[in-house]
Amino acid sequence: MKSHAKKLSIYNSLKGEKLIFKSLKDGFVGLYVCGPTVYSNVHLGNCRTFISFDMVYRYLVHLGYKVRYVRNITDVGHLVDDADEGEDKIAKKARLEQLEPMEIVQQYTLDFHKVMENFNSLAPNIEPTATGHIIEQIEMIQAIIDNGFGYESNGSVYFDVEKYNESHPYGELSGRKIEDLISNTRDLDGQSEKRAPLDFALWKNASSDHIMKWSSPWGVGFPGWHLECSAMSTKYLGEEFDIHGGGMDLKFPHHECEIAQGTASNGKAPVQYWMHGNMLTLNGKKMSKSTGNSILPHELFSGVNTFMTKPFDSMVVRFFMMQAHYRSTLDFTSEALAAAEKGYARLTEAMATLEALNTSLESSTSVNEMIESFYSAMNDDFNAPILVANLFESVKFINSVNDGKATISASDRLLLQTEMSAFVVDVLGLAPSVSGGEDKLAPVMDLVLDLRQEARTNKDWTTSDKIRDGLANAGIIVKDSKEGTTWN
RNA sequence: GGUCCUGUGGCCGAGUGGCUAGGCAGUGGUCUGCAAAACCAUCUACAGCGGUUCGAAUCCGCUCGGGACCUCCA
Repeated sequence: MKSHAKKLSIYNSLKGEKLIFKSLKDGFVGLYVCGPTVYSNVHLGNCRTFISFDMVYRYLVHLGYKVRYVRNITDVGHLVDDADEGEDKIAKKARLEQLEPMEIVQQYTLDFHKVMENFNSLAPNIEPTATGHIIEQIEMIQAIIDNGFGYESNGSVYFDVEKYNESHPYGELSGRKIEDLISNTRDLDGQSEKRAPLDFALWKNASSDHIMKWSSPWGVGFPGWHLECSAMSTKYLGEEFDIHGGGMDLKFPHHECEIAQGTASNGKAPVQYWMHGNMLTLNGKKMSKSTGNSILPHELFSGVNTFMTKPFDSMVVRFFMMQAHYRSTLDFTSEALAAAEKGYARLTEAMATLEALNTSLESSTSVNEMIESFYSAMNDDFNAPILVANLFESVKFINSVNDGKATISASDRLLLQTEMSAFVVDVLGLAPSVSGGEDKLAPVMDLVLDLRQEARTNKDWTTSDKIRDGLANAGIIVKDSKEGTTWN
C-alpha cells in the first residue's frame, strides 16, 4: 500500500460530505457498481458511469488496495410499466423480436463488453447476472419476510416500507421523508396488491404467458429489480462492504431500496460509502434511451450521427470525460470534443517527448512536487480534472526542457516517466491507440523522408513541400525540428 | 406540485472567503526556407439584486435561468 492511500477522501452520498476513506479490512476494498440492463445497446451516458467507476477502481488499485470489483448484468426484472401490471423489459423485447430472452441478453451483453473494451475499461472481478442468482434472491426475500418486513400478496411479495420506517429511516440516502413520499405518490389503481403505494416488489407473480419465470415458495414468478443488487453484493462482498457506486438516477428508489433490503434481511446497513456519478447531457438534457436524446458509442466513433460534426476516437472521448469531475454533469458537444482531441494529442506527444529528453545534472523544477500534485488531485475525491490540469503543467515543463529552456536530471526523467505513465495509462485508463501496420510503414517513411531531406538540402522547396502535403493528405503529419524530422 | 443540485471568460470545465486551475479557440512575439509543433507574453469570468465581512465569484436571502429525482433509467 502506498502512503498516499491514507489521504484518500471520498464524497459519501449518504453523509453528504467528503470523508477520509477507510476500508473495513485493511488493504482490501469491496466495490460494487450497478451495471447495465441488457435489453438494448448501451449509450454513451451509461458508459460515462462505468468509465467513472473504472477510474475509481484503477486508482484504488494504484494506491495498492486489493480490490474486489463486482458489477452486475441485469438480465431480468426491470418492470416496464407500473409495478402492478409490470412486464419485464427483457421479456417484452423478446416478444417484440420473437427471440428467446436469453438471446437478447447475450446480444447486448456482448455489445456492452465490446464497448467497454473500446473505452479501455477494465473488466470487473466478478460480473454476476440476476438470472444466475435466483436462489440467492429467494433466500433474501425469505429473510426479509421472516424479519417482518415483507408480505405476500397474490403470489407476489412486497417490501413493507412503512413497517421498515418505524425502526430504520427510509429515504436517508436521497434525503426524503416518508411523509413527503406518501403524499407525493401518484394515484394507483384501487385493486393494488400492495398494502401501501410506497411498497416495492421483491417478487412478482408471473402470468401464464410471461416468458421469464421461476418457481419460488410464493409460486411461479420473477424477482423485483432492486433485489438482485442486494443479493449479489451480499454474496460476493458480504453483508457490509466498502463502496457502492452507480448513476445519480439510481439513488432513488433503487439504492434506497438496496439499503432497506440489506438492513431488513441481516440487520446491517450494507454500504460504507455510497458514490454517485452524474449524468452525461446532450443538448443540455440528460442522455436517455426513452426520450431518444442519446448517442451510441459506435455512432460517435464512426461519425455517423446527427449530433457531432466528425468522428471521435474512444480515447478522446474518455479523456474528455476525465476532464470533468464524476459528480458534475458533463455536456457533450462537438466543439468540446474537438478541443479534447487536441489537448489529448498534446498530452500524448509530450509523453513521447519525455522519453527522448536530454538530461542535465539537475532539474530546474521540482519533479517530486509535480508528482505529489497528481496524488493530491486524485486523493480529493478522485478529482481527475485537476489531475489532468496538473499533468499539463508537466507537459509544459517537458516541452520547455525540450526547447532548452529548462532542465531535467536523469533520475527525475525516469521518475516523471514512470509516474506520468502510471497516472495517464493506469489510473485515467488512457491507452494511446495502437495503429496496426506501422511496421511496414516505418521503412517506407524513412525512405520518403530521406528523399525529402535531400530536396530540402538542395533548397528544392517545391519537391519537399509536395512530399509534405501529399503525406498530410494521407493523414501523416510531418514536423521538422532541429533534431530532425518526425511524423505520425 | 414536492425534494435536491446548478448558473464561471468565445467553447468545455476546476476551484474557492483575500494568492485570478487546466484544455481548446483568439492576439502579439521567438523559432522555421515556409509550415506544423513547441516556447514566451497577452485579452475575454464568476446570472442579477441585496446582505454579512476589513475583503465574496466563494457565505446568507431574494429574483431569473438550467438540470435531476419523485415512474424504467448509468
